[in-house]
Amino acid sequence: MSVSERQLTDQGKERKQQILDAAAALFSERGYSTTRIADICEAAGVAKGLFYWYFQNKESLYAELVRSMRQALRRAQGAAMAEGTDPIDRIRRATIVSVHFMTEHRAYFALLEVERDDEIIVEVLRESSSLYANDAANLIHEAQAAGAIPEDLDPDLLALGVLGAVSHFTHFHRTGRLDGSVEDLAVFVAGWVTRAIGAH
Amino acid sequence: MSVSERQLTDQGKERKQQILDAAAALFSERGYSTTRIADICEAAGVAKGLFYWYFQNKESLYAELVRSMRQALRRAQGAAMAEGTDPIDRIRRATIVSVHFMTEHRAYFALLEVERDDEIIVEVLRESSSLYANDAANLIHEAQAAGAIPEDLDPDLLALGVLGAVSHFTHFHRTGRLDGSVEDLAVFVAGWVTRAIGAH
Amino acid sequence: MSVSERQLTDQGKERKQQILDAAAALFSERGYSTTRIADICEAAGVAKGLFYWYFQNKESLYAELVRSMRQALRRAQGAAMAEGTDPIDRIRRATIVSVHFMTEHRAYFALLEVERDDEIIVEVLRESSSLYANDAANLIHEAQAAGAIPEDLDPDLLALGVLGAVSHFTHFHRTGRLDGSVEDLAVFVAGWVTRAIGAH
Amino acid sequence: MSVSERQLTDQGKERKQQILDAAAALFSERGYSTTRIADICEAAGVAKGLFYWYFQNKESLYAELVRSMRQALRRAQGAAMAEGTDPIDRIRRATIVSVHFMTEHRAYFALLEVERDDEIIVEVLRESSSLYANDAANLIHEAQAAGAIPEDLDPDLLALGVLGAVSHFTHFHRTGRLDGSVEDLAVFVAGWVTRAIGAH
DNA sequence: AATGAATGAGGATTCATTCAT
DNA sequence: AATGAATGAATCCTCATTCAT
Repeated sequence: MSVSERQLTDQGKERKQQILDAAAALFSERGYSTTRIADICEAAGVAKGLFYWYFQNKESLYAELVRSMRQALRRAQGAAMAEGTDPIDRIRRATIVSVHFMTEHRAYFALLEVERDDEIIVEVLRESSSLYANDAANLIHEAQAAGAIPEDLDPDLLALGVLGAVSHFTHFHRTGRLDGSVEDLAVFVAGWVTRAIGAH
Repeated sequence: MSVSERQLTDQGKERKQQILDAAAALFSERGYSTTRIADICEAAGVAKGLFYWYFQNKESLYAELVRSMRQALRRAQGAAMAEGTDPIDRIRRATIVSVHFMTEHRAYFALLEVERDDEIIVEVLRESSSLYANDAANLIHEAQAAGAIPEDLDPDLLALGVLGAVSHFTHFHRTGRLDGSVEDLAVFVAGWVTRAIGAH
Repeated sequence: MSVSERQLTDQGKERKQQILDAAAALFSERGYSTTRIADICEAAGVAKGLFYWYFQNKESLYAELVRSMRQALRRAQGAAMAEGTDPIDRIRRATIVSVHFMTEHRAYFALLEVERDDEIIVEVLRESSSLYANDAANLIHEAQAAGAIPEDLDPDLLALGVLGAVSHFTHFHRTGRLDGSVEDLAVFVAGWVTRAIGAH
Repeated sequence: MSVSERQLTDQGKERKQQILDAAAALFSERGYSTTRIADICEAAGVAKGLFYWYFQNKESLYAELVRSMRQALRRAQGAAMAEGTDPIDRIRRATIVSVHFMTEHRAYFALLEVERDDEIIVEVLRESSSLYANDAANLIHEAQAAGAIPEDLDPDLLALGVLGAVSHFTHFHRTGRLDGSVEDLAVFVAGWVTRAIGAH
C-alpha cells in the first residue's frame, strides 16, 4: 500500500500535521534545499523513518504544503470578494485581506519563493496563482462594463498586476524592507492597485 | 595567488566568459542547485578542474553573474533617467527601458529567481535591487516636490512598487503567461506604474 | 513466550500458511532480498506486525520454507526408492520422481537459488541436499557391490553428480530453457544419470 | 560525460582493475548484497566517491565482472576445443579445461551464484552460459553424425547436461564438499559427461 | 491475535572541491 | 592554464524489527 492511498487515523492526521508545520517553519527560515529531512523530523520530534510513512518524499511534502496554503488563502479571498456589489470595492477588500493573510502566514508564503526547479512544484505554483488572477480579471471586466475602469486596458494584464503587487509588497514586508504596520501596508497596497487599474 | 587577484590574459577572459555564459544558460533553465559544476564545464567545453582557476566556487560564480547583469541594467536605466527633466517622464522611460532590457536578457534575469538559501546570494540580490529602488525614490521625491505626486504617499513604498511591478510583469512574460509584444508590454507597465504612483 | 514455543490454533495455522505461501510465491518470483516483509504481508492480506507473531524474522521464515519443502521431497523420494530391489532401478525411480516433484513445485525449488549470504540459510541448504546425496551414495554402493557399477568410481562423487543433474535440469526447466514435457524430461534425466554413473 | 563513455588512461585502467579485483574477492567471500560499496573501496584503497568515477553502480560492476570472466573462460575453452578432430575428445578436453579454470578462479565463479534478482544480471548470466552450451551442442551433433553418440538423444539436452555437470561439480568443489585434487576431479567430470552423453 | 504507527541503523549515491601531472 | 582523477562529507531513502493499543 503506497503512501498516498493510506487511510489515516485521527492520531495519524495530527502527526502528519506536526511534520508539515515543522517543515513549513524550517523551509521558510532556512530555505528548501538547506533543510534536511532529518531536520524536519527532529523539529517534529519523530524518527527519520516516519517521514516516509506520511510522505513520498521531500518534494511531495512541499507540494502538499503549498496546496493547503493556497486553499486557505482562497477561502479568505472568496469571503472578501463576496461581500458588497461594487467590483472595485471587492478588489480592494480582497487585496486587503490577502495582504493580511499573507503577512500573518509569512512562514507559509515564504515557501512560494524557494527553489522552483522541479516540474511538479512549478505546476502547483502556477495553478495556484492563476486562480486568483482569474477572479480578479472577472471583477475588472465587470468594472469595465460598469464604466469604472477604462475599456482600453487589458483586464488580464491588470489582473496579473494586482496579483503581482500583492505578492511583491508582502515579499518586501517578509524580507524586512518595510517597517510600518500591516494595517497601513494593506491599505497602501489597496490604494496602489486601485490607482493602477485606473479606477475612478 | 588567490583567484580574485589573478591577472587574466585576453584568452583567459574569453574562457571565463564562456563559463559564465554556459552557467547563465543552465541556471536559468534548470535552476541553481540542480545545475552541477560538471554540467557547466561540459557545456562550456572545459575540464572540471579549470572552473576553480577562474572562480572561487559555485556561489561566487553566481554572484558575479548577478553583478554583471545588474551593472548592465543600471547603465541602461541611467541613460533613460538622465534624459529629460520631468521626473515622472524619467520614471516612465526607465520603466520602459527596464522591461525591454529584462525581457531581452531573460536568461540572466531568470537567475534572480533561483532559491535564496545562501546568505551571500541574498545579499547580492538585495543590494542589486535597492539601487534601482533608490533611484526611483529620488525621482518620486522630486515629483512630489513639484506637486506631480500626492505628498501623502510614502515615496519609498511607491519606489518599491515600481521595482516590483517591473520585476513581476517581466516574470510573467518570462514564464510564458503573456503573449503580446514586448513593446506593448513595456508601454502597459509604464502606464501601470504611472497611475499607481498617483501621477497626474 | 517466544515465537517458536507458541501453541497455534487451527485458525492460527491457516494464517501462518497463508503467509508462507505468499512468501514462497514472492521469493521465487523476485528473489529473497528484493522481497520485503511488507510485500509478503500485503500479499497475504495481513498487517505487518502480525508477521512477527508467527515468525522470528525473515530468515527463519525462509528456513522454514526450505525445510518443509525438503520434507515433502524426501517423502516422495523415499516412496520411490523403497519399491523394488534393484538399486539402479531405485535411483532411476527416485530421479524421475524428483524431477516431477521439483517441476511441480517450481515456486518452492526456485527458493533454493536465492543468494546464499546468510550463514543460517547456507546451513539449511547444505543439510537439505546432503540427505539426498547420502541416500544416493548408499544405493550406488549397493550397486557396486552387486557389480552393476564399476568399483573404481567414487560413490560419493557419483552421488553428487546425481544430485547435481536433477537440480540443474530442473533449473533449466524452471528458467524456461527447455520446452518438452516434464514426462520426457524426467525420463531423459533418469537416462542421463544412469549412463553417467556407469550402470550396465 | 557519463561513466560508460569515459576514455580511461592506463593508470585509470589499473585503478579500475584494482576495484574489480577487490569486489570479486569480497563478493565471493561474503556475497553480493552483504558487500557494501564502502567495503570494496576500502579494500581497493580508494575513496568511496571514486567508485562512481569508474562504475555506474554496484550492479553494473557486477555485470562487468561476470562478462570479463566469461570471456576468459571462453578463450580457455576455445583453445581446448580447437585441438584434435574427434568431437568427443574435444568435449572431454573442454570439460577438463573448464574444471581447471573454474576452480582456479573460484573467486570469480562463485560470483555466478550470488543473487539473481536483477533483470540485467539474469540476462548476462544466461547469455554467458548459452555460448558454451551452443559449442557443446555442435560437437555433440558432429559426434552423432559420426555415429559416436546415439541419434535418439536430444543434442541440446545433452549439451545442457554437460554445462550443468561442470558447473555443479565445481560448485561442490568450491563449497568444500570435495577434497581430492583438482586434477582428479577434472578427469572424473570428463568421464562423467562422456558416459552421460552416451559416447562409445 | 491483530493492527498499523514508530524506530533507527544502514547503505547507495551525489557533487563541490582539491590535487597531481 | 588545463586536465581529469581523487576525495569525503552530506543526505536521501529503505526496510527489518518493535511497540502501543
